[in-house]
Amino acid sequence: MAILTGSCRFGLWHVHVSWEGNLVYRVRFARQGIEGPVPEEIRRYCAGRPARLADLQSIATAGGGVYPRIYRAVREIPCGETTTYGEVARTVGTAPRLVGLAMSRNPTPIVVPCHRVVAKTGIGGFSPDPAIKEELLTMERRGTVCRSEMREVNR
DNA sequence: CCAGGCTTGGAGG
DNA sequence: CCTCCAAGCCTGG
Repeated sequence: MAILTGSCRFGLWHVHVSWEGNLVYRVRFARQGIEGPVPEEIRRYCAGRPARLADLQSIATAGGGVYPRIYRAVREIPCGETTTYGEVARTVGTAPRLVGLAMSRNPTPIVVPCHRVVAKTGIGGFSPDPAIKEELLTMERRGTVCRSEMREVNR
């Protein structure tokens, strides 16, 4: 079984994904698209449709090092909400700048939702373009993608 | 060893 | 309010 590579659209950007089954190796934003498949949940997410990103795994969360622990903490942030670098640092027991560094090196954005980590006094950084971060947050706040966070609407 | 990064809180103007 | 600055902490070179 080989690692698959493909891209899908998110606004003006193309989201490139390397993956196999439910394990995601790499996600990056680029100007150009490429041929190939993208995991169902990421396609749905990028299209603004209900998606369960929790069904996917990232290579970044494996292990007991500080980075994996930071990435796991970031995955806990609910869709549509945000936290600060400082808060993540406190829960993991490290320093805010290290959280920033970990976010800048996040190999799998979206799966590890680093866009939900903002600075205390602003949006914080995001590469290749902070505008993507804003768009992701705006989309999530619209509520259409956050299926896993929806409350039951019974009776 | 040493600098750096998607920060932060405090000092000073 | 705004600018400046050092603490703090892993990782990669």
